[in-house]
Amino acid sequence: MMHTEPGVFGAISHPARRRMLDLLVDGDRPVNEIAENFEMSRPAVSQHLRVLLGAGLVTEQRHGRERRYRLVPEQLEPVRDWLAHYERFWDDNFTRLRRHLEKGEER
Amino acid sequence: MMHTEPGVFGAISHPARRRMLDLLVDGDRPVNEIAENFEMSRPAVSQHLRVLLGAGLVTEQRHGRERRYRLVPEQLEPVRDWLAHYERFWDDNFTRLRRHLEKGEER
DNA sequence: TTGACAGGTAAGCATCTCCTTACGCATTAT
DNA sequence: ATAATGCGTAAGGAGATGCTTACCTGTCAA
Repeated sequence: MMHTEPGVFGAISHPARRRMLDLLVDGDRPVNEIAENFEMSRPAVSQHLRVLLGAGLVTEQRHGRERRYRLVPEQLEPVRDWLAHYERFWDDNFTRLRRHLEKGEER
Repeated sequence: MMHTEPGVFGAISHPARRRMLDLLVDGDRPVNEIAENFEMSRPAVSQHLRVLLGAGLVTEQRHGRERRYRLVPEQLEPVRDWLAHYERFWDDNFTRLRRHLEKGEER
């Protein structure tokens, strides 16, 4: 009877759901277009989308008989915040930035 | 029979496991010291630690009859890399700076 | 109106997850 | 040697997950 909202970490724990979010980075998409990218049945895709909806990671807009799903990237912030706790183990952002830009200049 | 390696995303999907990693940020710890911080039984803690081990997020060192667990923060990189995909949506200072500098480089 | 299309919901199932208690095996202390 | 400590493994159960097929509703097209 836990009925706990799985939350963002649970939502992104499934590779299919991460790929769905990745697809939506490039723009809103109707379910069928999302489903084309997966082997599983369309209802299974719908169910994954419901999990993403529940975590607030996507919203849906109805357009006629389509439902377009839209990414809500701000909802990934808990992940980002948690990860930030570990950033000091990498190098910090500005070190990475400098390296990135230097690599760019080498070309 | 799937026996699929759950991977890092699965490992961090449980709040208790995230808290265990958080504890290990401050240094290696034996199991009992970790377990003090949780309501669940010690075997349950052991099982969570095994998941973290399986994901490569911790290692264990035997010291006498203790086993100290050590964080392996580099293993969080898949999460970081995946998240980086979404960085352009946050538009914090760092992102704006990077974009500014990259634009400057185009010349 | 009839049908095709988009897509959600229901039910059922196999499997995984997470917890518990019971127990085993080293290692250290007495 | 015996007991206590540290911690893992085994077994089992409740519930969650992830999939499937079957079905339903709402919209557009002929």
